[in-house]
Amino acid sequence: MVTLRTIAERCGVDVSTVSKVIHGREIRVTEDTRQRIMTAAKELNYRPNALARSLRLRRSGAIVMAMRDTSNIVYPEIIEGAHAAAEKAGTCLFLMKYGSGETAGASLIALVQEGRVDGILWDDLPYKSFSQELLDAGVPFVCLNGYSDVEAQSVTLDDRQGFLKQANYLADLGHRKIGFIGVEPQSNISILCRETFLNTLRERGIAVSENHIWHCSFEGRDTESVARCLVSEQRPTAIATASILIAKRLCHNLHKVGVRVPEDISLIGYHDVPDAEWNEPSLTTVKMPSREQGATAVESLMDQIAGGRFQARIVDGKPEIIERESCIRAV
Amino acid sequence: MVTLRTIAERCGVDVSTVSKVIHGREIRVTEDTRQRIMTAAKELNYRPNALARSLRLRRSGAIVMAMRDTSNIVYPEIIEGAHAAAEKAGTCLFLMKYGSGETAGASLIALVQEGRVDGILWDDLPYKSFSQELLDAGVPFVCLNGYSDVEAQSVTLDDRQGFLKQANYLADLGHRKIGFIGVEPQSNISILCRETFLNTLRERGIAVSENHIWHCSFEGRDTESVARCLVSEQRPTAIATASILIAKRLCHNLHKVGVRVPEDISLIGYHDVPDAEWNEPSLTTVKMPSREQGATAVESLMDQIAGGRFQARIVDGKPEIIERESCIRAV
DNA sequence: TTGAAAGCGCTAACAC
DNA sequence: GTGTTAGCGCTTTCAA
Repeated sequence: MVTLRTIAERCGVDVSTVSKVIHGREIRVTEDTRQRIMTAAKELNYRPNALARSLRLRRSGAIVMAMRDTSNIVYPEIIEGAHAAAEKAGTCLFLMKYGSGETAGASLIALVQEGRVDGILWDDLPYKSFSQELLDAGVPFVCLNGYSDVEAQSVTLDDRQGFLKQANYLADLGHRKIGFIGVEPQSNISILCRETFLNTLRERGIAVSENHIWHCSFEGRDTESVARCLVSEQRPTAIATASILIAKRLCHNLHKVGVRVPEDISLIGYHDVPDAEWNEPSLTTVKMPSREQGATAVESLMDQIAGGRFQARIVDGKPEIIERESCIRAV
Repeated sequence: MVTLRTIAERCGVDVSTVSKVIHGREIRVTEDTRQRIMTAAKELNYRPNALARSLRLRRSGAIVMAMRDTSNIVYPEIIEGAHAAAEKAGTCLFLMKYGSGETAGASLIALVQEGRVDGILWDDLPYKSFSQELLDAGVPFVCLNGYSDVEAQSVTLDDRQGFLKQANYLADLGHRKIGFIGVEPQSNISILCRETFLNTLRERGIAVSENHIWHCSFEGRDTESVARCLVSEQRPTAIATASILIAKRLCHNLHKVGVRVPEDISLIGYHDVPDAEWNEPSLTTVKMPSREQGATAVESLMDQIAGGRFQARIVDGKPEIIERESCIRAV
């Protein structure tokens, strides 16, 4: 293993000098020694030991993004943005899967307390009030879902804007009988989204019947029963969903019960996936700036690690309607 | 921050004693001091500093699974298996996204050289001969794709068995005109899979026409042209694909050109995704033991880190045909 | 049974 | 400009 010492001996200087040359900010050395040290380092293929460095610096130079469900369709984009931002910040971005239950939260916190990483990025709650626990432990973190039950340290998408656009889009297409499928009815985010959607329509003079509001899992389970409700001729002419996966599975289940999309009913999703384009019919949806979210979250976390005060942020970048085949003008 | 020292002072003993009690294997301390130390540790909520520990032990207690494409559909299962195995082994499993190009490989290697992790799990090659470079650098690693161009240190699925089953399944259903869609035609894995498939059929007296062999990306791009070829009445009665995504998109594209699945043509995929069940029609496929692969890979990597010699392994666990709607008996 | 001492590889005052 | 020194928190002989 080649250490600072190896280089120092080879160049006949002290380790501290080598350290200064290699990592120091102020370079108070003769150009000559500098050169010799740098060449030696290169020749020996020197790799600073991150452990020793971190131990001394009391900073690991790494952060972690923790995920409960690694197959979550919005993660790849968030990760892409986060990865780019981490690279720019010169920090190492680890990803991690965590289980459920209290131990999951504890082991995440331990990661920081043990010094392995400097901060945590996370989305889904391992359990209620995890935010509070992180706060108490003094662990730098950013939540990617700002609607938890605790005072949020979050970098979130502008979902308000997203559902506003979604509602207006349907209204603009002339729909007047509109349905909505949200996710977990109790969660704050779900409530916000649903209310935004409904209020936007209300302001345009469109009332949504209580019978036309449903809730499914983000992944679109439980859409069969909704599909069954929609067989009736009393059905809405369009349905907005809080996730593209709901739209996708509902589409499938509607097909099964003989309701055609978009001829009989229009469908619009939320978030975008490559898949949506190949669906039959392809799915109209609201694309959210997830990549920016990932990048902003990392920047925010780095700020916090550097000692800055955290400020909840809504990601710049506008939601965008991706028009495909599943949504047509009301007849 | 609470360290060994904090506990030592509180208990009026030396740090080395505390260290021994908390981590040491041989417990050569009076039950009394042991108790006192453990209680103090618990009360103070002591967390050993992994950095210091690793520095001293020359082992980080962490491994990394590196992925090029975080949206790869087979990863979640592999990760699940790997995660469970890592937990069991008491090591920390990090995931990581890497870019393309030479720097990607170098930064992975650096991760180990810097001491952040003890070994690497990876699948897709950052670039050719990366395996060789890892070998040269003395970095413990396991490749999840044993068909790279270099002497493989791999834990692979039994793809031979998988494609054999796939071929036999179609033959058993009475199909005699069969097509095949592989992935990158040049890669060793692709060649092996294709050859296994074709040989299996040949042994049963079924020849596959050269015109009925195609290649697409794993994600199923470029299936339009295949679909166009299949409009002709000369088409095979069944097609096997080397990925479920190919099957899925081909299915979609066939629909577009008016070829019905499975009435006009049967389709079978490779690997399984939740999605496959909701496809229209749902997709028959070969499910591979990816979870076991992840677990085995981690175990193998841990062996290697502990100094064991590496031995290429094929994952136990049998491929399984998941029968759904896209494949029917030949008429 | 317990403690003293050395050192893992690195950094940062401070002295020369 | 460069070296000396003193740790970061931990483990592990070795001595008491």
